[in-house]
Amino acid sequence: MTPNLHESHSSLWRVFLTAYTTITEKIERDLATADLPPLTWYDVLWTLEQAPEHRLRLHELAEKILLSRSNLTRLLDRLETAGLICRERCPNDRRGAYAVLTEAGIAMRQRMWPFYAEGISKYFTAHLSPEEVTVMHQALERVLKV
Amino acid sequence: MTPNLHESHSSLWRVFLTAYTTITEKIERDLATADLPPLTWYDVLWTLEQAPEHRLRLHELAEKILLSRSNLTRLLDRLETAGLICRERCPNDRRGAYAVLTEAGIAMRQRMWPFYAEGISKYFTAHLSPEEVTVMHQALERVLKV
DNA sequence: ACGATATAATTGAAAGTGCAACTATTGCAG
DNA sequence: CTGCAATAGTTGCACTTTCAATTATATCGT
Repeated sequence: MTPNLHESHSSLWRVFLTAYTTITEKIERDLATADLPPLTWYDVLWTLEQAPEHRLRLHELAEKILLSRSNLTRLLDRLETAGLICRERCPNDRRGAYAVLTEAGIAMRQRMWPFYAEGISKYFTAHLSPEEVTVMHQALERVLKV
Repeated sequence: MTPNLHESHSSLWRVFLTAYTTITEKIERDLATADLPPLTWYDVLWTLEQAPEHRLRLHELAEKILLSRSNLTRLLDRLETAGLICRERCPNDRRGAYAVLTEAGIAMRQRMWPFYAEGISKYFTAHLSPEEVTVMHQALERVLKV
């Protein structure tokens, strides 16, 4: 019945899941307390800020932030009504659109970052040794390469 | 503007997030393809199976699987209509109720496990060395101790 | 150039989630 | 014991997410 998954592996998976849940929950709580938007919004803002000219085609954005298309559509609706991004029609491909970061979007990301960074540190990385940080980073990158 | 969060830390956080999302997404997809319930259901079934007599008070269960009360209420509704658990009134405390695993619940967990285990291995632990498993486990446990 | 197929993004309906309010019961202070 | 706060669980409501279907446009094979 039990496939050959070593106990140490399922046990690692369990703490991995729990760590993710508790850490993000705490960070979300901190953001909400400061009357700031949730992590998903940060993700969009940050991703756009990285992109050349602060703009990305919607499907590129969807892929980068690991979100389904329809999900992204409505997430961007919310961000757009909040004035943090705007949509621009794509000149070459008339099916498509760009999501473009606004000034307010940049400002919001900057406003969120201190809280986010504080959370990452307080709830996660502050408890790790430099070696652990290196090992985990390497390991998880390798996992993602597949 | 940027608090003193080292680049290596935010970068670790980023891969951590991405790893979580992609891995769970893939596992969910595999389960859905096999016409099996989602991971949250597995979590409840597994947690109950660990518990003495396969039963837990709802608030204990909620705490163990890191879910809000209201969320749990409705998750259990679904599991109950599927016949995988049932509720029993608590004799001592008339406010309370137990969630109790049924035979069908046990069977379902066993049916899900091979797919789940396969996913954990294929998408996660198979790419890790034994040392990495140990280091990550230790590190994440420490993170959760707080 | 034509039609079949693929891709981009949106939409409607359904399911899931979170917050705050609510009911019922228990336990504790005085 | 009485009343007030705390706890257990559910419910209503608003919001978010997902799935499948839809619209519009582009691309490929012949």
